[in-house]
Amino acid sequence: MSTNFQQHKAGDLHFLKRLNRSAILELIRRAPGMTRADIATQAQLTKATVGAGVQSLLEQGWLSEGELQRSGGGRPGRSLYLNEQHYVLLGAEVDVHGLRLVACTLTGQILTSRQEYLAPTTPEITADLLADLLRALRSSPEVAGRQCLGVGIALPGPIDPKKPILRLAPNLGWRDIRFLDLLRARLPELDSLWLMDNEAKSAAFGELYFRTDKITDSLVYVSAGTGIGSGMVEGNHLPLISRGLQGLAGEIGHTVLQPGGLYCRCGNRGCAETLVSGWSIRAALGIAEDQSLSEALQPRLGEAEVQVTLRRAGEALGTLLLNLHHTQNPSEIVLGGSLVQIGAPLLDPALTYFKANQNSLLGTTQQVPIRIIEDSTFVSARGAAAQVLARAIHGPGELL
Amino acid sequence: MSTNFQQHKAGDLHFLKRLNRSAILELIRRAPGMTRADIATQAQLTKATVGAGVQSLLEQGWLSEGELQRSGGGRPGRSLYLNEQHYVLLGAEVDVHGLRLVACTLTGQILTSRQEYLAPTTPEITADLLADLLRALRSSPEVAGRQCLGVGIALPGPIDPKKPILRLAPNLGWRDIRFLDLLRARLPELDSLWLMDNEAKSAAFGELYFRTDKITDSLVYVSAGTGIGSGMVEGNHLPLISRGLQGLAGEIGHTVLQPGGLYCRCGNRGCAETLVSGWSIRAALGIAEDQSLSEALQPRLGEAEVQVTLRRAGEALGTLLLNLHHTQNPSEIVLGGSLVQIGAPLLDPALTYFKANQNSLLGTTQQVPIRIIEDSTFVSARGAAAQVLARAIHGPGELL
DNA sequence: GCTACTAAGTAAAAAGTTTGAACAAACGTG
DNA sequence: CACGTTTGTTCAAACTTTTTACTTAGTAGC
Repeated sequence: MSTNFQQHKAGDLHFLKRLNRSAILELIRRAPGMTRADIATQAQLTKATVGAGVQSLLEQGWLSEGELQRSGGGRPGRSLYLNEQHYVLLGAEVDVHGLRLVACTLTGQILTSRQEYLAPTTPEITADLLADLLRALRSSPEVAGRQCLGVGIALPGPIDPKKPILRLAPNLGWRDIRFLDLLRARLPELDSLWLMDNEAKSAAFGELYFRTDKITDSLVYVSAGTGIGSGMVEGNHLPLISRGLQGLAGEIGHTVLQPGGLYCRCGNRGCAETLVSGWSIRAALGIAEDQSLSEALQPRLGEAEVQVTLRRAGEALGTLLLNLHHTQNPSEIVLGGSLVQIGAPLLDPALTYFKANQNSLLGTTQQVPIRIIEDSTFVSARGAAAQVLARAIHGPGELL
Repeated sequence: MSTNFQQHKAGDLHFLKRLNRSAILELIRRAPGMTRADIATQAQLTKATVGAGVQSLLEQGWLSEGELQRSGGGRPGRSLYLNEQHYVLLGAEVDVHGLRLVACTLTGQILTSRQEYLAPTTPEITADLLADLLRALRSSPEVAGRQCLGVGIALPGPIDPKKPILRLAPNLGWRDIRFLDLLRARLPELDSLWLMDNEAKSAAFGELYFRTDKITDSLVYVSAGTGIGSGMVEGNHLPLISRGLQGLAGEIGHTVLQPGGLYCRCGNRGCAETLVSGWSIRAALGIAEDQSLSEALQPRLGEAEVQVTLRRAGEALGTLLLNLHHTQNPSEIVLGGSLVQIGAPLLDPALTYFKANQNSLLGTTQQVPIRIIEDSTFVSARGAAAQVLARAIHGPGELL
């Protein structure tokens, strides 16, 4: 479900044409401002083929021409950019705190966003509200004139990799929900691409895909909130999301860090979430669910009990990061989620532990960067929009 | 390095032809006995294209025609198989115990194998011996008449994903070795494909690739010997090996299971290897390195100390498997390596723990199969041969 | 200001691949 | 033994990329 397409085993002539168009688009997407000649060199195509491809992409509103480039001798080439005016991508996230929506351009620029607080309720009521918000977003002034490529939804739980079913969302109290079907039924007028995915996987995909500087081979996004999830994206040309058999790939909150430790919500003992997660910190420090965790902690940071709890949670988080390093070894780790707002008391022990231990095996000095996203409000929703774009470019269908 | 090719961004006409040839080959490889008509249906190609492709593959010795198939009405189709007579794949593994070599056919049938004991020594001496053995294997009666597609080498340590450098092999005492260059220099007459990879990754690849029944999307091979390594292979059409930035993906022996626990060989504390690994069991029970671990344990299985150590090691192994389940969630886990020979005292606790805990999160009854390979002597060498085949079929080059 | 030079992009013929439709081959059935 | 059915092949047609030549647009030198 979503961004890992079965590569067409074989291809006809039309497939080849489409492949070349998408290669051109992908090159421009990742290095904006390329000229036709640059593309011909990098994609190993002839000038003629590139010229024809660019022409059709210009006509379809995918590309736009920019200024003339470096004039060092011969005729200067004309810069090419993604057309930021013609299309729009819609993304949304549902979680315990409510709904978040974004509309963005082909480069991931957010045109407009919405946020609506909603206590966990039934899938149907949630879908009703989300459908209304999507409709409103679609007709907002920033979006209205554009062609909509599709809608991506990010959800807080594992999703079946074969069928669009949300297997479980413990924070919402949902199980085996075909949320995409509920939503599509309420929005028949939007007959473009539809997809849904796990929020950490969407976020990971978006962070890798909507990036033009420091392009990396792989990336893990760690979503630290009420629970701890992660998403791994690998592969340079077309990033693939690791899903696994049941969509459980990335459920690092339920890896065991303390055999025989405390009981977890899942029933096992010693899961990482028993040490570091929104719910376990709340439980340890007696903080109710209806108040913000970081706000409740702020005045209490001087208390010894709070300090110890956060330091231990931070060390557990560091251990989790180190284990990811030795299991997946991503080129970059991105840390987001509401727990990040707790700040240094939690993050310092985590980063210190990770940095101190990451190079013991190889003895190198190469550092795997950990990027911390202070405000990850719209990261998953934007990532879901990124998945829509990826499917439009590389997936099956008559687009492009 | 090895089997993850940068998908040609764009393609010319020749590329398309090659893609279709490789799709035909891949279909027959995975479902031997298909007819041209079956292929045309499944690959979405026309009969004419398939006919031409099959013809050229027959002439090049990739395929052979078999018997006539089901005669239910019309003209029966002719079965197609991989040609088991024309080509040969060579694979070898270097580890603490010595060298292992296999020569196999396109379906992974082992034509002949060699095993040579060798105490860890310098890379040069090892390469000298391995070159001699490869030469001998090449001219053995089972192999001599065949065309060699290439040689794959499996090594016990992380390998740089960009360059063919063995970063570290603690058991051999090697660091930053260009072993493939050493070997190629000694075998200039073998100018076919050359590749090297980590032994667990090679094994994982081979177990998934050389399989025609129960084809799965993904597979993790856990290699439990002196240390603990793993390899993850994912992707149905062309299985991809997870490597990571520094080739550390799969180094599960150095994930932390016991924060603040014993010191590991790597310098960190509480690594899985401190609980379950050849070296830690030897250390705990005072078994010298020059005797076989399983043989030394056999007469001592009644001792309480031995029972406790093995049970604890088994539980740690079970935890490791469960953490893999929640991190990568492979369709199948395959367990090999010399520790498997210890048998039930180690494996029963591991499997019991895994089975008891694997379904707590989703609450399903679906079981992720764990296959135990009793004799994994040639699994990595055969996997390296499988990687040669995959590169010949899908990789760049004029083959096919 | 003119010419020479360089590189980018385009137009039309040429080459190569898949396709489509017709055809030949092989088997079972009545 | 004729008929229906399915497999596999043949050859002209369609389509895409390539090749080649040419136009375009700027810089540099005199």
